Amino acid sequence: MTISRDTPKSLLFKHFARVAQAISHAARIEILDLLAQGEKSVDAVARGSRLTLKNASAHLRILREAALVATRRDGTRIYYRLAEPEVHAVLRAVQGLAERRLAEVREIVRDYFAADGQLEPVTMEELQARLAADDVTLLDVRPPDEYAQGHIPGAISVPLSDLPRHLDTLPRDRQVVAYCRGAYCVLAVEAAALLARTGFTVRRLAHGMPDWAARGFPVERQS
Amino acid sequence: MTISRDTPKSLLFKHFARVAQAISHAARIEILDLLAQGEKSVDAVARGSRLTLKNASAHLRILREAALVATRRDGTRIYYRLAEPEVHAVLRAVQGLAERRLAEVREIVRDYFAADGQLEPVTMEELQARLAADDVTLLDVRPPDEYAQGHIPGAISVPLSDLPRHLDTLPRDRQVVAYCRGAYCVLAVEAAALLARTGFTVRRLAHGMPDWAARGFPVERQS
DNA sequence: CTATTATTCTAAGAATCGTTAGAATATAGG
DNA sequence: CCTATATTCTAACGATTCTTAGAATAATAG
Repeated sequence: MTISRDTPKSLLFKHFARVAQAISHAARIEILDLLAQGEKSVDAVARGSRLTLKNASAHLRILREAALVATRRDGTRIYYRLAEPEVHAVLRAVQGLAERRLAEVREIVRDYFAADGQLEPVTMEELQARLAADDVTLLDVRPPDEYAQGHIPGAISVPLSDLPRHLDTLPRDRQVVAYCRGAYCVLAVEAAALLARTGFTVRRLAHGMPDWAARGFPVERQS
Repeated sequence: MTISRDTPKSLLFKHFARVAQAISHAARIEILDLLAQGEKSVDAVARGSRLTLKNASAHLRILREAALVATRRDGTRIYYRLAEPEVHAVLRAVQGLAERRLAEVREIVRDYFAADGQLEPVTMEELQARLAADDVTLLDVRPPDEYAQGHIPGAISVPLSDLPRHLDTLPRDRQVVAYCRGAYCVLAVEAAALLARTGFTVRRLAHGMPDWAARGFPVERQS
């Protein structure tokens, strides 16, 4: 992507546009959302975003050329990660803008993330207070590798796919809180629905792990 | 721009992408930068951004469809404005990301906004302290209509084009500070260069008017 | 009602982007 | 060196976006 000769100002704006353009495709937003959970190989990105491997590679290239992601090689695998936490902050800002400004977005969020049969989502502040009081069972329902790369201290890893066979081991006398990747991730929604159906008192965290970290709350990593 | 049938999640991400796409063109970033100064007619946007009228209208339509700008009609003119202040915040976040991540951007900024013959830019905090101490002459070198729509209290309006004939009226025993639209606006840079050449001690504000307002500092409007 | 001004709408060619197939590269393990 | 695996590169086609010309609309002044 060569930038043509121009006034310094418009040259500058073309570079700004290049960054915005990198996040201007649904597939790349989903990839950035995934990478906000931790580094992933190209293959893992492709599986996580339901893109073909070649297509995921092509999108990752665009993100890398805009310097929004960085890579490291380990053997035959190449791991991509966000170039800096601010990348996720920009993403959340765009998502917030879309949710405030676009009625269609609010509608989808209402229908899929605020189904009225469910309890209100828990705020991060409330969760922290209840964790300190040892008042809730906190479930991280993301895939295990994402849990390993950083999770809320005190959370237990129960990937959504494993949840059915963990139902018997969870205490039923405490409220359960489930969280996943972020406000627009369906894992915690589905986990909460399953738990509610089987008699648990369950709520989900309003946001996800990267938001928790971005707010400065403590994060635990598996060695 | 019809959005096709899809999973709720990818539908959501397509809407997010729509917002990012609206800011993914240099011309539209420049337009948003202009509108951050206050509302402008289509004609004024076209002149301010050196786009043809039809092209400016087409870009404004895209911004309106992404709900980033809003309009009001006054007679035969239609005035566009940012839909909410957060639009400018997202823009600055993208610009900040570009400046931190892209060496080309840092290079342009170094060459055109940090020419080493000039004094260090003034921070907003420093400016406020010196305004309180009545220690500087503050020049708003933007066009008069932008000054009228909101300026730093105590600033006098001296559009860059008028600066040569105001040189005699400015006190030479105090430091002058010039500001304009933002960190990437050249008006204050050029004003500072002219003032320095004619013997003034001059610095420019590191950021512009919308940044000042976004930080919560007071803004004065002409009735 | 007509003329004028400001803006939008429609349409079309040029430019750019997205997707994917096939070839190429890079590393690790025998 | 050979093979397998992970990923990238190249090239092509279709889809989308950009720009602009010409026609249409909307409000105002006479």
